[in-house]
Amino acid sequence: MGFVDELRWRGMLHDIIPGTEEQLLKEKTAGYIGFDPTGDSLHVGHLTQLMTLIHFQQAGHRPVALVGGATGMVGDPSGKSAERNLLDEDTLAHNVACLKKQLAKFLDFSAGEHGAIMVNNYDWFKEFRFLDFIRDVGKHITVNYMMAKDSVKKRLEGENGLSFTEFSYQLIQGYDFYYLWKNQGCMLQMGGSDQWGNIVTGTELIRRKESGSAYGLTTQLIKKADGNKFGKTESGAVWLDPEKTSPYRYYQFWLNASDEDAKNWIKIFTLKSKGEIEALIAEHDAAPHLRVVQKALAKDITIRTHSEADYDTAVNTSEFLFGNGSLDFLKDLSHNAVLDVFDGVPTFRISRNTLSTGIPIVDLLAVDSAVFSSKGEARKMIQGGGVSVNKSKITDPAQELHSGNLVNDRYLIVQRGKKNYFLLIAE
RNA sequence: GGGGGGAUUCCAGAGCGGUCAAAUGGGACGGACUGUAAAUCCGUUGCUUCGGCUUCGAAGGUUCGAAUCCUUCUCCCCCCA
Repeated sequence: MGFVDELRWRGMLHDIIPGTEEQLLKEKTAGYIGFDPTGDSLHVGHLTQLMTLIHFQQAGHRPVALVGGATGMVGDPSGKSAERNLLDEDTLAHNVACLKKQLAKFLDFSAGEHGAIMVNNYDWFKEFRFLDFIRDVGKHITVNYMMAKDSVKKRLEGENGLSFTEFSYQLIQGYDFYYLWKNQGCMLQMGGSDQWGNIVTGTELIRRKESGSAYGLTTQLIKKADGNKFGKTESGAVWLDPEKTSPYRYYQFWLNASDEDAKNWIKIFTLKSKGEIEALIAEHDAAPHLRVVQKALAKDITIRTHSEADYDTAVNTSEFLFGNGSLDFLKDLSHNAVLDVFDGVPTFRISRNTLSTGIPIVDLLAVDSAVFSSKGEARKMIQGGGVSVNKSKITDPAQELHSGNLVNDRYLIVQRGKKNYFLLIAE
């Protein structure tokens, strides 16, 4: 199956420049996707692009990951209603380095002629003089053309205006495409559906400057069935960096996908074949409560993003936290292993002395720790049956806790509701 | 420059001298049900030593009593020029 067909059945393809598919079927081609260094980590929203590159490589083509050290300095107006703040150069350089490291995890750089390549557009822009740029690049594209772009039009009609800097953005990205086309034989640019305008500017530049042909395609924006934005949880974006989103949280994010989303996402975010996926969906529909699709999805992505070991820990932690995992499980663990299980769980240190004499649970949770922001809230929550300590429900707000309640003579495991865990460590 | 309207608890938005810690809706959080889901239903949503205490843009004032009336200030919005 060709690359484009692959994207098509997975529901990833949004738009494609005519001739692109023919070119890809005709010969092994190099194609690139740009990543904006606006942050120091990729998040799950970037995953579609990563998967696109992986499929591209699997189809025998050469994937090029471009990190936008230069474009990041300018700011892409696409999909933005207001002018962005510029990042300073140091932050940018740091972000570029971080992204490079993450990208490297997903692509195979040693696969010979279809081995992945990583480039940074700052490398060819840093020496590019302004006068040269407006003569060699700007001359080929009319302002009329640039203004017709959706991203620009919206901003011209809107309240906030558009700086010359962001207006120029499409030329910068367009030149990237030209540069890679010229120097790396890169004939294809891919990206999210918001990148259509920028991609087309690139092909236009290549045509006008050198009468060359270049191709492009965009992928679907990932949506959730309930209309919410993909990739956001209560606690913010879901990052690929384990320091920012622990593997356990990451695993949970995918596991918690709704049935409908999981069935779509497993096509997009895993490399499983059509047959495998159909079998999983059939199995899921026969016994929906087992959530085989979610589990397969979460497993595949967690291993790809982190590691097999991280996946195992995430599953063990999940079983303990959500299953009927008893506290005995903790007895055999070292202190560090316990901390590992509760990785990402808010932790508070409490003094042994306060426990030795006994302390009202409300004080412990609202004063000595910040499980609750006030005693009233703690009391109400207990009355509502929403607080457990060491897996057993607290029914009396006046109850006192003392040293004897410590697990392993060291921990108190507090739950606010079913899902929110807190670890109190006595010291 | 002239004229008008407004600022209320996370948000929207009632209240227009006592019965107001402040209706209602949304959100959030909990409970039940479940599949760690969706839907649904129920509860909580200023602090509290449960006596009270501090809130209605800010500061003063009137009053036994103010979110509600008056004065000044700050900030928002609309209309005309």
